[in-house]
Amino acid sequence: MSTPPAPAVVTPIRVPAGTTAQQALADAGVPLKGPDGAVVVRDLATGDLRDLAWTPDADAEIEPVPAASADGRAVIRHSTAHVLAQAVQELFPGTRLGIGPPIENGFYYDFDPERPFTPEDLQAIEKKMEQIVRAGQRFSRREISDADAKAELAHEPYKLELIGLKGGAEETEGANVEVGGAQLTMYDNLDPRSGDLVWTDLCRGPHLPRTLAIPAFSLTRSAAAYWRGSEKNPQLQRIYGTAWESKDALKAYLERLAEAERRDHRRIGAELDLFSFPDEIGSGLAVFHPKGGVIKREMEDYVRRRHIEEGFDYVGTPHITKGGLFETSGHLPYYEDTMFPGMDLENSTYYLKAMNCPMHNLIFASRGRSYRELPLRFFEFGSVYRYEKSGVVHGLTRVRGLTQDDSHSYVTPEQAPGEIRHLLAFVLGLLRDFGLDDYYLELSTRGDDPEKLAKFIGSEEEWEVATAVLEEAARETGLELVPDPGGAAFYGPKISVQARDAIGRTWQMSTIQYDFNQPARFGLEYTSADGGRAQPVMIHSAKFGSIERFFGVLTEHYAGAFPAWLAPVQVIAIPVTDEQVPYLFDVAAKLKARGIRVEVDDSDDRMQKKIRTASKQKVPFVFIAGATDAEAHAVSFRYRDGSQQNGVPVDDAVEQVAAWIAARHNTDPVAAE
RNA sequence: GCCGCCUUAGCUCAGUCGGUAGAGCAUCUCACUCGUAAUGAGAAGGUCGUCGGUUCGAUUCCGACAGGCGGCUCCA
Repeated sequence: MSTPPAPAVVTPIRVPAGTTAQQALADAGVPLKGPDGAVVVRDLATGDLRDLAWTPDADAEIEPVPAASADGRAVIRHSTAHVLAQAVQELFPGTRLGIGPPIENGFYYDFDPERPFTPEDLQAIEKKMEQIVRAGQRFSRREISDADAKAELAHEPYKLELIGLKGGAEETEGANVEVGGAQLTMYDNLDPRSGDLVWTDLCRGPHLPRTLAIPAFSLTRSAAAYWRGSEKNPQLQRIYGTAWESKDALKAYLERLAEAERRDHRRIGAELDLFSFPDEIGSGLAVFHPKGGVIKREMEDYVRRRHIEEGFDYVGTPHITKGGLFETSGHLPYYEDTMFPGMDLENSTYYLKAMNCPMHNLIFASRGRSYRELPLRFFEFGSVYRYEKSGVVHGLTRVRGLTQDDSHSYVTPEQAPGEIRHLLAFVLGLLRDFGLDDYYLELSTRGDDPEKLAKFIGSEEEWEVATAVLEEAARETGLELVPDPGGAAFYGPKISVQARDAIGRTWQMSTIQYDFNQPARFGLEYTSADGGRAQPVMIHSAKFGSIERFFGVLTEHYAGAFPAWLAPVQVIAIPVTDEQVPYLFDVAAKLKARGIRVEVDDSDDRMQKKIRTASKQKVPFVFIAGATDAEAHAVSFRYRDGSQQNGVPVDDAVEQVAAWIAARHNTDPVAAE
């Protein structure tokens, strides 16, 4: 990825009244082509982005916005979205338009066509787009009254709806790019020679001066999407594309996508024999094979040890329960549809549990509690089952059976802020231990959307207190904090850690939730210092989130090349000829004695083939021994990156491996140097 | 759940304009005994996702279901 270069030109640039921004840039020597070239300008008085054709009424100051900047790319993508829409309406007359905003890495446009688009359609559309780009149409801004816009767009029902939403359009993703301001504007595509109107769209802008200024684009896929993001609305056909400031940047992005595909945990899971999803068991229900089992066990062992070090008590609870428990907790009314259905037995209805907290509450309530015991911290690997909709199940990252490393801290209200800080530090440290060091925090709150507000329970004051406590703790970490209004659990707000994997995708991992509701619903109390009874606050937290999802993310983060401490096979021993097999079994015994997972490859394959196999299996260390090594009690020590050390005494090699594993390093030895 | 696409050997994929199928890798056997990413030969392996319909005949056409993929919606 190229980073936006600092503009060499001194800003601000003056634009005299009545002069175009483009003219002012040209006078100042600002380039208008290439990645560094300005695609639009920023009006420094208002901060607004403006077209290059912008002609202020009074003198203005601007700065150029280069193509290879976040804003510049958004303009390129938004302009490409218009070209896409024009192409679609030319090829498929009668297709109605939805919205077409720029998004991260690209853009989309929603359409209501006669029939869904096929991959062949996409090719034809892309070809048509190339023609439009080459034609060099001008993007021309035109202000329009609401009434005129409605008349002009009478045949575009979705656009009419957007005009009706003007001002409140933020709730629909991308809609404000169409009707963001008080003044509606149309963007006309004009023929460069005749100046005739070729196509027009309701749009806030700004846009590139000409279609020719689109440097590189590609359509990626089509899929359905609900109009205005609501399941209740009809589905439109969305076409996704990507556009960049240069052909090289486009190529780099497409290569990144290809790399993502290579790293896909579903692919690697099969290649490395880690896990599978047998049809016979059911969708979203994973089985871990021996090699995946090793990684999972190492993860669990480590996180259990860390919890105990951090003052948690390890507890255990069953997988099913009578439904009354979830009625008490309040979960059942919210989640009955997404739980596996109840089993009626002996006048009770039993459910597979979909969450662990109510059971931990019962452990808390099992005897009288004193303030002296608090914070009281329960932790377990709680397996829960959720009947996720069939369309959302996805590899290990969205499953129907999962195990949470779930914990609940019961604290006095005064202890809550300290406990949350403690949990945050614990969580962040743990992610680092696993080599994940790129993440941000998200604060999910109640928000103010009336439709969503109905689901939350508890008083407004309680929510404010809880949110403030979480927000302060999150800010103290200094990490990026992204607001998520309306995203809270029904019983309280939460902080979640969104980890980025090696290719920039984000996943919700850990969560910390402040809950004042369940203690009340379960009547939890403790005896306070003054002999009175008080209600604890409970803080839910999961560090991995789910072991399955964390496993999937780790697999992609490492592209299957797990750090040595997690690797299913840590050392593979390869003989040069069969003669060395007994010798290598002796070496392997020494490794095993140190708890190292080792295999001797005594198959019929040639040494080269065995090295290749070990490499494809991403085994961290390879010991190779021929006659010379065997005589010298040595091995040739080969690392995962292909580098090697010959004639290493066996004891040294064993020590080296043992030390590396014990240190839980998250990189390979050679890469670390 | 919704829209679209897909399902042929353990894996990756050919193929059959309707007459029950083929390759590479993996597996097994044999030979080779080799110094840092594929030795060679042979064998075995599939009621072409499942069920139903059309047909003399269906892996192929149609339908339903299951599973998967890409999005959307959802994610306690």
